[in-house]
Amino acid sequence: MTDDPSTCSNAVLRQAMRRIGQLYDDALAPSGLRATQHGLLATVRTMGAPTMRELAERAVMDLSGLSHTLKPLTRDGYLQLVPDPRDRRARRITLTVKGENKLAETAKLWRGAQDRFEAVFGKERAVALKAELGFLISPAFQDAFNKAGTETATSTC
Amino acid sequence: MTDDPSTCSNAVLRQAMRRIGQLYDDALAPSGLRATQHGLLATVRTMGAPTMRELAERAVMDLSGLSHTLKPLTRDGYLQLVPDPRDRRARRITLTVKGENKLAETAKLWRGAQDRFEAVFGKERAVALKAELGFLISPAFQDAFNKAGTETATSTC
DNA sequence: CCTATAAAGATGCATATGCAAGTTTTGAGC
DNA sequence: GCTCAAAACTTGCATATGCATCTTTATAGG
Repeated sequence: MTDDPSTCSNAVLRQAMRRIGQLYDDALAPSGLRATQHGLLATVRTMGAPTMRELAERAVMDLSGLSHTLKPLTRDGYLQLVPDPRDRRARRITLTVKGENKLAETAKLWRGAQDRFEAVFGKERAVALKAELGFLISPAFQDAFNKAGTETATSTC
Repeated sequence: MTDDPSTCSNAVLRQAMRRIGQLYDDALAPSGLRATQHGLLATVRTMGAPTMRELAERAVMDLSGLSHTLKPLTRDGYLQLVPDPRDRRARRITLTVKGENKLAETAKLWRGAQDRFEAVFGKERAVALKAELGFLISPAFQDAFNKAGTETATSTC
């Protein structure tokens, strides 16, 4: 069947995300944080003190989605939102001391999961897979996908 | 940095899922259904009249997660849950006539997105990517990952 | 036939996300 | 300086998911 759901790129991607997400979540469980939360803390540290928009863009997330997702992390004192003096519309996200300590803890657990992933899947293979996914994430792919839609809709050539 | 969040397999997978999910959701928007919902309807049709557990396994989902996710679809009359006479604990999921009609509608929209995906990413490349993701989804990978964890925890050899 | 355990779901609670709207602050143009 | 469109967030609403726990059935042993 040409409409076999098992061939849907989106569905397969979601399934893989659910499975791998669970494996990483299990590994991070002792810390009380989810893999997504550890990822956000780590990204904030890497970026310094990004604004909501900057972090959302880097994490390929919707701005409002990020806003919701950060709630538990600010509530628990790992992150702090500080209005930018130069542009009071923007909020700079910073790691608190508590957040840095928690990140140090989750980073070790994450390392364990990441190492296991690479050991089982293969280091090179993992690099190659991430490269492919990286392309899917790129604005170039998104643009090409949307352009293809326009063309298909306006001509059958 | 060895802990660069941009190298996290789980994070990259999630980002790709968010991006591709949005592209497919946009394509299906005219139908009022999400890509995940179309996927479930299509899988139910493919499987016939699966039980919750069977569908959850096929979709790589948690049973309770599936239970929640089906709510909107049963509420809107696309799916029906019928207790299995032979095992009254189980519930067989079936497409209603309304569900079949809606699936016919979403299938066309999905086809358009799927075609665009393959046109931009490449047919062969898409097949290869799905094969890699298929391995991540397999019980074999999950077992190997968990076993690697046990070994690491019990010996440093 | 009775009982303990397992199997299949359902439900409460919490995080993960996205869209549509509403609020506040900037900045451009008059 | 005033006015309006745009930018950066926040919030309400809805779906997507998973874990723990509880209820209802089946079933294996006695």
